[in-house]
Amino acid sequence: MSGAQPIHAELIAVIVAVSDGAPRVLTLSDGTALPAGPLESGHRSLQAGLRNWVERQTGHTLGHIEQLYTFADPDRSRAGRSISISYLGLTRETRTKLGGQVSWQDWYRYFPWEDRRAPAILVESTIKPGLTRWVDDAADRQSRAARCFALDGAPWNEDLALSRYELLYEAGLVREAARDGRPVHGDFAPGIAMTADHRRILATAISRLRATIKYRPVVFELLPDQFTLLDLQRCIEALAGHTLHKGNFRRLIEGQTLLEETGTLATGPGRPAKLYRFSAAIRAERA
Amino acid sequence: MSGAQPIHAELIAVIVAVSDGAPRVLTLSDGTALPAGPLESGHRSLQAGLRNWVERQTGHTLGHIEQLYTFADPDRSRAGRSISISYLGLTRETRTKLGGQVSWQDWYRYFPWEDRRAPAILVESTIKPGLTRWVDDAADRQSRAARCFALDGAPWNEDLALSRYELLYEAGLVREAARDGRPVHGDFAPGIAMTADHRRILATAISRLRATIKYRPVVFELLPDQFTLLDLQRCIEALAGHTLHKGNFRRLIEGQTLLEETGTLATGPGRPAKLYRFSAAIRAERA
DNA sequence: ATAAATATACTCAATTCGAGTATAAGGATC
DNA sequence: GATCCTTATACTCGAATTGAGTATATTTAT
Repeated sequence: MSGAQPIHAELIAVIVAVSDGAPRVLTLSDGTALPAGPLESGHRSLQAGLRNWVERQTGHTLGHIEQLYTFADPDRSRAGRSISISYLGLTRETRTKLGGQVSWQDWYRYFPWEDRRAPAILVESTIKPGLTRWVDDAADRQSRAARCFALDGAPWNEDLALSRYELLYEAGLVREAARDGRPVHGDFAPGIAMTADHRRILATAISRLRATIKYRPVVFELLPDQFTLLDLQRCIEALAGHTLHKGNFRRLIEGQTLLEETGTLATGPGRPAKLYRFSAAIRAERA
Repeated sequence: MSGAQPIHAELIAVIVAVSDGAPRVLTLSDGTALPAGPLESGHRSLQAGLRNWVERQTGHTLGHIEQLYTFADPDRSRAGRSISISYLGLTRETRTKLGGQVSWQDWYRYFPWEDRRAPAILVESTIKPGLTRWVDDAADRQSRAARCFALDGAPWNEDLALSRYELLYEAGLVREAARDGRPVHGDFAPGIAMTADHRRILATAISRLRATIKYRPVVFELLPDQFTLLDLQRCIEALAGHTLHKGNFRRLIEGQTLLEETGTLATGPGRPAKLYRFSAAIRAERA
């Protein structure tokens, strides 16, 4: 066994905003890569290094960020091994310094099957046939496929975004599987591929975010200072990928101390809605 | 700004078992350190490296492990920077190759305030006074302290184990804070210190595990092949740090497809209980 | 035989949840 | 100005879940 090994650390960022009812992710290279760069000796911490790279590459300044996952590539190249550390950041979309190959992309372009706000026909029509062929190859695959994609009457669980991507990868139904030399079982599922494992990291972010919004008020970072209850609902629906019952959503929110009224009203079509902001206690907790 | 930096990766393991109604963690150095070692070029992956170190240092072979958190030390020493990647593993306690300084330790020795299965007097008597002094120094500390330690009638949330440790560290109420040169605000809270930030990593593991058992059947790895419903309940209570209502617990478990009866009965004082095992579907999912 | 300990089975009210209906208040159209 | 469309806000109601309690059964120990 050889001794301790000098390695190289790569920082990768999933920066999410919600606008026009779509969750968007900040990308490079025309939507095929996430902001990323190596940890440098000038970086005071992993977080600081990540902020620095995102700012250098996209001009975007980050607020609160959260660690996602760390993985190492297999030690194949003698050039030295690399470790990737990924982070999730929530923000509001800005137009600053975009252009070039920097852009905000609707995350459902990469994972069309994850959006079930409209009736979901995609799984039945496109994914199920490929999975069925793959399932036939081994016994224990059946229940996994059913659980991930709600195949045999099982309920859809939005938190399983990562498991679904991993399953499609294993089943050879996404382009990255073919690129990595794995066997293919049919037509690829719709959805755009990304470089390296960036699409897998994005799936990790979606899973994490969907699990988090259920018990922590993180949407706070995604909304403007003032917003209506429907704005808040649409924002959560965009992330979760399914619609909510309006009355029940209001009851849930109003039963908490999350929001306070601003006293002003929003304009637009229909009856004007009260504007809210997040309560002082919630805002303090993030800082 | 200097370029990419060669670094050194350290793998740290929190290995948990439950025996005699206590959650135990596998330690080195008479309970003051967790198993750990550098990633080496012979290691095929981070997981493989971790398994290798735990086996070398403690003789223990691991089952399923899960990543906890990655952090970098500030880049102070010119000797090179180090990144620590921590993992959580669940297992059953074995006596193999213990001795030396390897031992299983009740995790509540490090976090006495986390055990609320018996009436919790510790917070009121010991922690609250120190926190009160610390809170007086700044305004926003009040609500944080109250939320973490259920001070002003707020409910106790067992998932906040990490937040509680971090708060005590900030407030200078654990020994590690004094060791690191931070200001102290009163007597230290009870609980044993560990080397470096190992106690913080252990707190991370507790938080993660407590959050996970609520929606995933992970206890599976902690119990023997056959067990009674009370065994299962006691195991979960040990991890969660509070007791459960027996009837409601039974109802919850029996309403799922988690377990199947073995047909045999346990012996002991009192009426013999049915023995159960985890259902085949659950076991398959872990493999 | 009796006590102590544990297992198992119900009961019951409070709360939460999912889904629906009804009414209010604005702008746009004719 | 009447009508329609759109959105906001407020209730209602039954089903399901939850928290807490009581009652009975079956064993070992004394």
